[in-house]
Amino acid sequence: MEISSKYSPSEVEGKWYQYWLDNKLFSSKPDGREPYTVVIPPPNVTGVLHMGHVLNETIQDILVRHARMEGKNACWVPGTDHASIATEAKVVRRLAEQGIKKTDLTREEFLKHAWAWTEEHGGIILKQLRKLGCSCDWDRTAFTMDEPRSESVIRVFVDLYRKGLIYRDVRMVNWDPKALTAISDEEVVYKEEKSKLYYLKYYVVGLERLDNEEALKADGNVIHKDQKGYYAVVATTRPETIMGDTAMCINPKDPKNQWLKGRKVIVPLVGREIPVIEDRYVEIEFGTGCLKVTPAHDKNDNMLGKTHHLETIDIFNPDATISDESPLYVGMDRMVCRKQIAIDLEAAGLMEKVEDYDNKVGYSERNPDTAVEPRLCLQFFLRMQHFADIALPPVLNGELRFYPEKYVNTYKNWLSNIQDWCISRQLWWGHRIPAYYYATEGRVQAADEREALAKAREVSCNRSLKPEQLSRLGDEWTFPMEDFVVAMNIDEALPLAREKSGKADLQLADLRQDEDALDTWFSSWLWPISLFDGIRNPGNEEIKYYYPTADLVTGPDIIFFWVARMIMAGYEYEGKMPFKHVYFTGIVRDKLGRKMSKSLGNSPDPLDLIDRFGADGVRMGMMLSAPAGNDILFDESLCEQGRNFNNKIWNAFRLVKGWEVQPLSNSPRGGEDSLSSGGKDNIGSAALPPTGGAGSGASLATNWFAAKLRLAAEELADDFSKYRLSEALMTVYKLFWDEFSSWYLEMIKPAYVDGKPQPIDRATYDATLQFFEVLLKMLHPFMPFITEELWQALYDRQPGESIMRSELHVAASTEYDQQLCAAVDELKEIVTNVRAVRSQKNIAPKEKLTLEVVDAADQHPLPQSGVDALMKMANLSAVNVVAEKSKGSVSFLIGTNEYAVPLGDLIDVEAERKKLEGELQRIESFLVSIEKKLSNERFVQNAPAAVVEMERKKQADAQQKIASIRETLASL
RNA sequence: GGACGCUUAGCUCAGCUGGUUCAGAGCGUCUGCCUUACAAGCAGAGGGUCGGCGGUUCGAAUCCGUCAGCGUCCACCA
Repeated sequence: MEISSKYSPSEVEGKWYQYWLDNKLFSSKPDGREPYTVVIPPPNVTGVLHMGHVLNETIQDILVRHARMEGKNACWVPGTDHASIATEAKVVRRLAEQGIKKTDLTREEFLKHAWAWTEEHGGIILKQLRKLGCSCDWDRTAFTMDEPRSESVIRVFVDLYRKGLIYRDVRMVNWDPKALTAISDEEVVYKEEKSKLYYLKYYVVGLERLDNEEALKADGNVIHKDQKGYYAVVATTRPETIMGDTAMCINPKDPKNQWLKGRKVIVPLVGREIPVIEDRYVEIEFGTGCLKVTPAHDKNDNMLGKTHHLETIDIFNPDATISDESPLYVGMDRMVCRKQIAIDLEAAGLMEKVEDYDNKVGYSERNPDTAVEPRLCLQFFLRMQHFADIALPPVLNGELRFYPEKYVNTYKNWLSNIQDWCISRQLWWGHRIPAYYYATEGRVQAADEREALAKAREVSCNRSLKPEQLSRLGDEWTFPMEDFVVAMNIDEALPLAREKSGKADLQLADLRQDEDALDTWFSSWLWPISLFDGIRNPGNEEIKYYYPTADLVTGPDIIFFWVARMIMAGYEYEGKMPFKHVYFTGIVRDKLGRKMSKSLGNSPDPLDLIDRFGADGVRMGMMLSAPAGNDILFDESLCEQGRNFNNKIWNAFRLVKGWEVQPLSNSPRGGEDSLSSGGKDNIGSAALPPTGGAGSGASLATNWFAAKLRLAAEELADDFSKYRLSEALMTVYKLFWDEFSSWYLEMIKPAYVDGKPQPIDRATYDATLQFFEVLLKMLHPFMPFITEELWQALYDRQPGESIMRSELHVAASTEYDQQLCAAVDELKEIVTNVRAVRSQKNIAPKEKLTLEVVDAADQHPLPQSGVDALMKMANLSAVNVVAEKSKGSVSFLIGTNEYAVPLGDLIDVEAERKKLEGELQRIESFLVSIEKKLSNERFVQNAPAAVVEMERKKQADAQQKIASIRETLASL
């Protein structure tokens, strides 16, 4: 049967993936084996596969397949994330296309649309993962909003609320005016922006004349005055917020502004009088040292407002248009307003000047065009200090390891300065907050209405409480407000509400559930636990077996969002880390180092790449340049390299399987001895022939390659233990391509006699098949499809058998393996040198040469098996041991051993002399440096004996080489 | 403003506790080859004062200091 010389992935990959599925080879159940668990970082349910996923999922699959072949019970749990904001935004957009506004829908109607969208697009990405070869246990596929996960989230919310770790408060939050929801600090992305700094005039109230003006100026005051009077200058980037100004602030130590102390100023255009307050927060050097204070619209202003008891005027609606709390511009968008107010201020002569200014503006991560608006509102928060306290030590003390380790710093830094987490979102798509509200009456003590109103507003968390809603009973004031209880569901909430309110007649109809949903990450942080139902059924068999998981593979961009919080939840709910190791991947960039993005169009479609190069090729292309934690510059040519490697493996297989095998075995010993006889390819270390022993080239080759495999297996294990997967791949790549294909197979390849290939001896053939099998197993985690295809074809297999369930055991290497490899390395060098001679002298590969081993008397003669291999690889007709090399030969040194290839007339004496003289010079100067070192007494005294010894050996070797070259030169 | 990281061949990167194999790998480049597994291949070759400067040491790509360039994260300068 003719096998194509090109490997065709498309014919192979689908077939084997289906086979793996049909035979349930990915599935895992708790048993007596050691578990190896990985939970997938759940992609957005409606997302599609991009290059970042390819990197991430390939790494996970490599780890999982590797663990599985180590005999562990590997379990990789797949799933998707509901991605609250992102998905809701997509649904809102689609509804808008159909002419439907979200505000026209009820919650239930909207959720219907959202679920329809989820079902339509959901799971596409999981299908795409199959194309990549991911060996997830699909029966376990989960969704952050499925029943078990949802219930877990609610349960945790209730639990944390009862523990006092969740609270509700009016706080300054980051508001996304497009999504109309609060977002967490972590969801704000700051961008450098060119903007303007506006200098506005705030006229001083009732100041017609400053008596001691000259004296004040002499003290350093900077006093502004025009025909309308004295004024302060305030620099701001946001003039549209002046309608919310309730104070102007100076630094008490600022000499420029002493004259303003204790005065009042007038907000331009608005005409409102506001006090000048003093606070050290204000930077003296910035702008004029005068800061306008808008407590409703800036975090720091809010802080100032609190310490100085300022009024708070919220001039924005949720969509960031001007609210009717403002006397001006009502209904205008904030950005339009900024432009307009600048014009109006200018026209009114209230603008001192405008400067260009670079500043940082926070944008919503999910709506990158929308600047975040700081906004005061009522939200739920999680107290983070408690969680930081339990999550920091295990990472600092190395119980839980990060790869690369540098992220420990980042982690520590964040946890050490942790802020409470705003967990509520004004969204419908997500887990609805299980807080149930009922009407009740609030009570405060106050001397007057003003005080009562302020206190009542605070107690009720209702800033729009009106004075007429207060009723007075002496010093006590009552007012209507809502209180709430937190419970798993409304039925459980009712008795709690009755108790808390003291109203025994409260009915279900009197309770109203919170409209808000929880931050998506409030469900993701439970992922490693909730996947095994550890929240609802603590201590169940699965959670006991699979938790903690082994490795988490994710990007460093979500170290705070997700990784840190999973560690917190892990310790809170399981008392244990959620994973033992975190492998942080880099960001996939294009080959110019730019982030891949839709707008740049530099992000290839992974499925298209798979079509062109095969999944194995793409996986390899990705891994070839993906050291942990470094950004990877992705280049399609790497996939090409991957595809080429597939082809190489394919052709090596064609070669081996095409051999005719000698029926009876008159063959080399050793080959068989070097492998265990069982089906398992235990590469044993027993019975290698002594160097110099008899045997054919084949027996040396098989012994050598068996040794090579043992050494490579150790290197591989080391790479894996350090998560150096690209190096692991490179190790196998070179092992297969260079050692196996270019050397081993060439050594054992049967010769042609009379145009016909000779059969290969059985022992060598068997050994070769076993080597091939080991190689396939080593390659399998990286390239699952081709390795399955060839593994199945290598021997007869039982139905349902698979390489992915086979185990890879290679014996430890021995001292002797090292020696053998070193001996073969010398052999290889001889071959390379002879080939180089051919290349330089233009001698055809077909033309036979002879090799002389010079002065072999006191050196180890090559073993016969080595000579056989040598003759074949270098195409020699003879290898002669000589005391003196022939005239007219090209010689070369390997170590201190000299070899020569007689060329007769072909030799170019002049060229040869030149080459040797260069060589001589190089070695002589090397010798000088060694001798200098050795004549340094301090070196000889201080350096370890072994190092000194080595230098002496170098010296001796160099001297010997020099002598040998001189001799050759003389003979020319 | 703070913290961390990086700078080694044309490109992308290894180089662990300073000293054997310390100046490496893959790709690319150059030169031969359509040699009966593979031209998606084979064989051979060239290429770097390890970012600059200073220090520690018998000895530095490796440790320390410093400067320069690049990158990432964090932070409330309006």
